[in-house]
Amino acid sequence: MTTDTNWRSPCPISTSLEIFGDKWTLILLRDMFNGKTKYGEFLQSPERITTNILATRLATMTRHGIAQKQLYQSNPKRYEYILTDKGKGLHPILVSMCHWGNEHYPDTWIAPAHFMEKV
Amino acid sequence: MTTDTNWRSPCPISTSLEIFGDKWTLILLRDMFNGKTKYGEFLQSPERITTNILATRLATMTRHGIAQKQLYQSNPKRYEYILTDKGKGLHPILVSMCHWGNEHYPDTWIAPAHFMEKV
DNA sequence: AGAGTCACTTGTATTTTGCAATTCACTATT
DNA sequence: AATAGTGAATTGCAAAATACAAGTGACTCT
Repeated sequence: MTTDTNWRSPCPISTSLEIFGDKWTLILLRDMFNGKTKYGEFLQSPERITTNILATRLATMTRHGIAQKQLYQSNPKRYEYILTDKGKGLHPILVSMCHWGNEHYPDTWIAPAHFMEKV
Repeated sequence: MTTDTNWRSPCPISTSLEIFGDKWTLILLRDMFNGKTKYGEFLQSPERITTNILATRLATMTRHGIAQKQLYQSNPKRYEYILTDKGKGLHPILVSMCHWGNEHYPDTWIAPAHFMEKV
């Protein structure tokens, strides 16, 4: 993980946005909270991330220390991406987003309880 | 407010991201929570949003119903942008982001109590 | 050897964001 | 009346991010 220090400002909201303020990072976080860990699994999600974006997002998330690349099979070598504690710390943000989304966009899915209540 | 219905997916997180998942909307939200309402005031923030982006973001936020354009002076006509209830509902997300940012990026500002505790 | 699988990488088009300069509607001053 | 000033944008173009389609590399299995 490289520690950027050229933030737009020292505001924690602004700094946070520089880490995960794009269209995909929080979607991948959601998938990881739901147990997905592998490249191929992330590709299956309904938002249909493309392969190049997925690769760069996973690399950036790893660099920022919110996910970690880990060997889970050695023949052939295969890696999975798992949440770090720093990444898990983003859970309350996802939960708040679910609440807000469900409240203002009634056709959105209700997330399963195990997701909303995860520590 | 036009109601888009072509979301990437019915996931509330994904839908939320399509409303405020960019580099500026939540920054403007923060400023509004801190009492800023006018074009010129938003331009003063340390992240230095540019005039064209500011204009389009304010228009989009208005279209999505998270802010409202309101006449506050008639000669000459001047408008201010104020949060709607829907916009105010995003406050918990900003608070969570502050907590996470402060925890993982120690040089970030601690937000004033009136911000963190706002209903 | 050949086909298959998983995890990418590459090339190019499209979209979004950023930067600088300019415009518009109006007021205040000369 | 002409000029300058102010707040709120709009316009034109460059740069960066994202999207789409195809291809590659490392390995396994038949």
